[in-house]
Amino acid sequence: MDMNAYFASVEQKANPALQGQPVVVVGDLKRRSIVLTASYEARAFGIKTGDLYWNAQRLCPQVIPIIADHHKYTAQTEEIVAVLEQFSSQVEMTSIDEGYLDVTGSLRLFKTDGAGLARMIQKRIKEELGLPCSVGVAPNKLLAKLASGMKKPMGSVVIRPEAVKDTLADLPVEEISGIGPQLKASLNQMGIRTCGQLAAASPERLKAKFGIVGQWLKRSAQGEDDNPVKEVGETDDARSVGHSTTLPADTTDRKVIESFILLLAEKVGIRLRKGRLLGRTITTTIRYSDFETASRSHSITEPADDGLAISRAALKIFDQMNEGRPIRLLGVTISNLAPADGAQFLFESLEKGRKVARAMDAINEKFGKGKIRRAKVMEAEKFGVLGELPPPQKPRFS
DNA sequence: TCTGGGGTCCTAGGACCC
DNA sequence: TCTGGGGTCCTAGGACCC
Repeated sequence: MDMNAYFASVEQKANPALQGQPVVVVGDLKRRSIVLTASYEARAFGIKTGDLYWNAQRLCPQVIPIIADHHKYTAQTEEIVAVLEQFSSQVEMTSIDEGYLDVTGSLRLFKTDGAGLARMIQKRIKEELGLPCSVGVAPNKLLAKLASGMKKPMGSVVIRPEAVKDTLADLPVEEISGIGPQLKASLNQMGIRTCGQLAAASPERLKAKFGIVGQWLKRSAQGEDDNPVKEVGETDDARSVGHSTTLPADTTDRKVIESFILLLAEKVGIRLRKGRLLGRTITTTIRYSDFETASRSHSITEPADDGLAISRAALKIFDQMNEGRPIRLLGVTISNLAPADGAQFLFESLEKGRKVARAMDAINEKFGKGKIRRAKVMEAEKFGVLGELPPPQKPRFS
């Protein structure tokens, strides 16, 4: 099940004035903002996910930008999941807007076949929640995902076991989820463009070129996949928590960088504490102005959940990486996560930073998000304002 | 006026332990 | 005294997805 133009659809549902209009959902309205989701009306103008907002506006001057509200979309997804869970005990969401159901055991109960159940699910989500989705029905997850993408919006496509070979024969390899630009390029270089060709390729040749991935490639091209759909409640714990930001302008200014790293680290810390987690491995990511991206990580002995401790580690890594090249993006991620409850600390002094962080959380909880924050973080915010575009509708860069 | 921000998984070598 | 094999953790970085 794959929601259609999800963020835009949710916004159009919430505000009838947006229905039938070219709408784009964007993260914010800074000059380097991109389109997260375009409504189908906006897509008619050639606007697509990933386009710069200013470019979308050029394609369609009357386009309506909406700032993304992730809380709203997360809450909406919970309602969708509640509907899906009425159809199977195996429901596995793989992102905010798509998921798998194993309905093997549901068909008898609902007295229908896969195609019938797909239509039932689609109808319920449309009628009860007012949202369009596409559904793919197939013998496994790989093929179901393929099928769900074949007809949008409100499509429902069935791939029967006996039709798998013909369906895949002329399909470009990159249509398979997991084959991205790099694998596509390597395969094309070998003269392999379609799944049919990949399925027929010699295992030795694939192994020589791709190692262990070669086996997966061939099996996928044959439509084989035995990954089970997870049971309801069988959710994985988060592996990492991170934030990154593209700077308002490329910079080499250590002071600016320091304040942004602290800002990102504080955001990571807030989320860790909210999730009652501690992390031990800090990763700093740098994207240079030429888009080359590098990351370095370091594990600290004492697990951390406060922004100051995280930023200290992140900044140390940054200083080791820094060559003075202009920087476009900074990222701070923490991994090696463990539950905070019952955690033991070796040094009392480190407890102090955590107490300060908790006090800040309490103040922000009581008086509003961001009411208390570090002065250095405010420097980054001040810097950030400079990158803001004039309000939409008005001529750009006037 | 090129190209966001949230993630996951995998590989591979070296350190280290038993 | 020159020597095996298994396993885990750490780190770097690639590739991919929504």
